[in-house]
Amino acid sequence: MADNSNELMDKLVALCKRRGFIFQSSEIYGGINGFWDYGPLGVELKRNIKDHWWNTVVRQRDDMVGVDCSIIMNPRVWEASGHVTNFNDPLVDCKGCKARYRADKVFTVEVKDGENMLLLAGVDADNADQAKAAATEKANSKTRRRLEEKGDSLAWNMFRADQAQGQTSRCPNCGQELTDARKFNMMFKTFVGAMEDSSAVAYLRPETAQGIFANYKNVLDTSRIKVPFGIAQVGKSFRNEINPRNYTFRSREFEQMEIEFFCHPKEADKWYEYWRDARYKWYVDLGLKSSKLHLRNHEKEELAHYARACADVEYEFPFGTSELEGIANRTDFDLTQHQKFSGRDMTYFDDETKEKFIPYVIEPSGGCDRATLAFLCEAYTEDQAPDEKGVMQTRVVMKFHPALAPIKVAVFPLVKKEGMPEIAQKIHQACKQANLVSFYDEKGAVGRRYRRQDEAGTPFCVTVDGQTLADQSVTVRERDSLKQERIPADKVVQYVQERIR
RNA sequence: GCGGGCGUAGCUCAGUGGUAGAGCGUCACGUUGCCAACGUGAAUGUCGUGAGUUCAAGUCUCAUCGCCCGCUCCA
Repeated sequence: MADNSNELMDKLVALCKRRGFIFQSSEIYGGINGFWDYGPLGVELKRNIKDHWWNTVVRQRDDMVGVDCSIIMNPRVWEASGHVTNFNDPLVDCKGCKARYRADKVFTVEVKDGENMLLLAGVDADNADQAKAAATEKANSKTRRRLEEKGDSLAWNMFRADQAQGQTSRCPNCGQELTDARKFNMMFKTFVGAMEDSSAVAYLRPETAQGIFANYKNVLDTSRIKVPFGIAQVGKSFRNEINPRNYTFRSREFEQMEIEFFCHPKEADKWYEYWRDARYKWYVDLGLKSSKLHLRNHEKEELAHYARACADVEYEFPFGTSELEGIANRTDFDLTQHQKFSGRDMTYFDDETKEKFIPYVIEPSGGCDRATLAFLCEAYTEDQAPDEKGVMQTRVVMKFHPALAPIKVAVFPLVKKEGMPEIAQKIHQACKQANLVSFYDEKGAVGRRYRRQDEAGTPFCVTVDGQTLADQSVTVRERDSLKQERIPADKVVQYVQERIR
């Protein structure tokens, strides 16, 4: 990674702290790894992102409804979803080179010719056949020739690191010994009820999706909605990530924006493509316009066993390209699992076609904190602007889409006298009454006040000046172009409202 | 969990075993006439924490906590 990328991230992190976007959680106690707080500007930014998402995918549509489910659910939910079994991946470490592997992806291959150890190697592989091929590939040419000549008459012993049963696993990288497989629990565990009783074990949800699946029948029975339709949810989820990293990108407590869209199996491909493209466009429309945004279709080998298709919306962060949102065709896997585990009927009956089926599910699942971070990275800009003497100075400006900007408008008296503060206050209060986040500032030189708003990403600054006293007009200064225009003071609210959509 | 780096003011960082510093920011007062103006003044520090060595530790040693980077997992 280039140094200037790290530099950009450092500058952004410093700005987020300095201006009150993001603080480290429990900072006064030294912080806690993987948890973050949003400050006064950050909470507005994140809320705007969530609101815009909710408006787009729920309120502006006829085929979508929302839910807000509890974070702690019946633990059986996580058995049905596969989280209890699948996400307790055992891991192994190399005692020599310190590499870490998923134990079910590492095979140790021993080949004996009588008493002679012909080959002893660790390999990355999904199954025994792959392991055999990989080990053969790895052997030197002389050994390989013997393997080919003698073939199955040799004694092959292959075992997965999580099924070693006392045998010593070998590192695929350096060949040295691996530790025994150790379990890592991805879910946060807790106890329901005041007594810490093992029968009361519960988990903080690792995704919001299961609350939607668990309520699929409730929503169908109460909202008069028909397939195809979707349920949306925004909420916190929790994962014991092995290693939180990259600022807020990989956190242990994070917020998701998830949709489960239920449709006829025959229409699943169509809806998958629809949502994939719609979700990508949402990010573009909100300002991730640059070449840093990508839509990447997963290769077949990448797909989870239940997914028929999957695509990621990815963003080129300074620390690397990473996923903001995944859109997957999850087939009828989840509803079928819940039907099996709960014993409840999850089929849908179509009155028109008289057909009964378990709907397929298209899941656009976005990381809200990740989106927030991407919008922050995209917004951070340094440009050149003239100072009072006309000398060009570096200006730091957060070029948020106006709809996302934490502060929509700042109102200043040019100077703190001649009745200008009073007029400016009136305009400020009018903006607040219209639910526009407005900031009033009368201190210091107006140039400094403009620049301060640039760092907060405020799209418009309104200034009351001498002319206002004569004709009730004010100047509006636009953040990115620095251009000013005069408008009537009583049109400020309307002016801003029209430009922040 | 392992390896490497780091921890001094709100931010960015100097600091040679001997009085705790700078720039920026913040606040107050004055000034102000549209892009980080100027003047005067002020506040802000358990030097991450705890031990140890020393006459004396921000500085040396050990431990510990936290952060950053790499490996593994993931939205």
